[in-house]
Amino acid sequence: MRHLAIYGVAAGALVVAMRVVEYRFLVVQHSVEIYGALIATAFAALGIWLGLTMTGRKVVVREVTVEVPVAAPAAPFVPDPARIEALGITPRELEVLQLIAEGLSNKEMAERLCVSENTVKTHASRVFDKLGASRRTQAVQLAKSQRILA
Amino acid sequence: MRHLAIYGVAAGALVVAMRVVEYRFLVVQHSVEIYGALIATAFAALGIWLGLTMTGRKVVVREVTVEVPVAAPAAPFVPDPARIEALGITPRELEVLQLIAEGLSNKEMAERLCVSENTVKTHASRVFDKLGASRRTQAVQLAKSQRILA
DNA sequence: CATAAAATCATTCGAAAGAATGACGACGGC
DNA sequence: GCCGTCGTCATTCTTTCGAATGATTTTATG
Repeated sequence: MRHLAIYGVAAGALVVAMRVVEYRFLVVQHSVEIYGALIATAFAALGIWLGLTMTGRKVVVREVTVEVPVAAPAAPFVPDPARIEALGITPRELEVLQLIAEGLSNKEMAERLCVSENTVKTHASRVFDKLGASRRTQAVQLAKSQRILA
Repeated sequence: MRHLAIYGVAAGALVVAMRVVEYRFLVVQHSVEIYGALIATAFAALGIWLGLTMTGRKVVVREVTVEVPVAAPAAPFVPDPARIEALGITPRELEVLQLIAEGLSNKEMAERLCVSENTVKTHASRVFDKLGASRRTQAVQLAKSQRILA
């Protein structure tokens, strides 16, 4: 694992840094709390980073925003919830479908949605099935013609 | 957030623990490295745990907007010849691009255009290049946003 | 709490798509 | 006649998709 290596290096560097600053802190009679707090903070951050990167996950604030229909001159798109529900398309599937329409690859979607590519493929496959599409371009075309996508 | 509370408590407890063991370590003339290493390890673990568990939670900000369907202006599509020419897209390439947007596969396009699949791929590749796309879905999206396709 | 619906992830495989080249004939302009 | 553009086709290789399943885990709900 690359991460372990990085972790090791970081740890080593920190030990060195510790040595360097050790005397200063001790001499200046600084309380060890500050010293420890710094290390604690640094390592906590490192730990968080590690936990996140090792699992490939990210802290996400998912924001589901429904299109706000401003006085748009030429785009009165109203997604048809009835159709969506009629086809049994789940929110996540719809999300994937939208990203497909935006031209993202499975890998890109996986990164943006913070899930594995396999999961994306599953959602994609299901929504294809529900739309009766066998290709993503076809799925987009069908979805748009049915007011499922803008 | 519960995690932050837990984190705070843990941090507090550690500071206390630090105070408790501070003298022992200092008195025994133990090198601060060991001391720091312990804290570092503990906090790294905590950080990892934090990173992992926090990602399990998803903050969903749901913004519900009431749709105000305006009378459809029926936007008439006018392909922009200028842009097409600016990109150097040939008629044949445009044709392929349109069929791609309709969701056809390379094979289907080949049949409809009465050319080989290789030829279709060539046209597709070229138009992708000119559009700066690396996927057909992306090409469609780009083309539509540039008024090249309906 | 039990259950159903969603969401997640994995594995395997074959098909499709895309990149990179090279080539060749038709056509039109200079 | 020569050159540039367009359309055509082929080959090779890598990547991406999509299908088919099965399993596990959340999440919502009765």
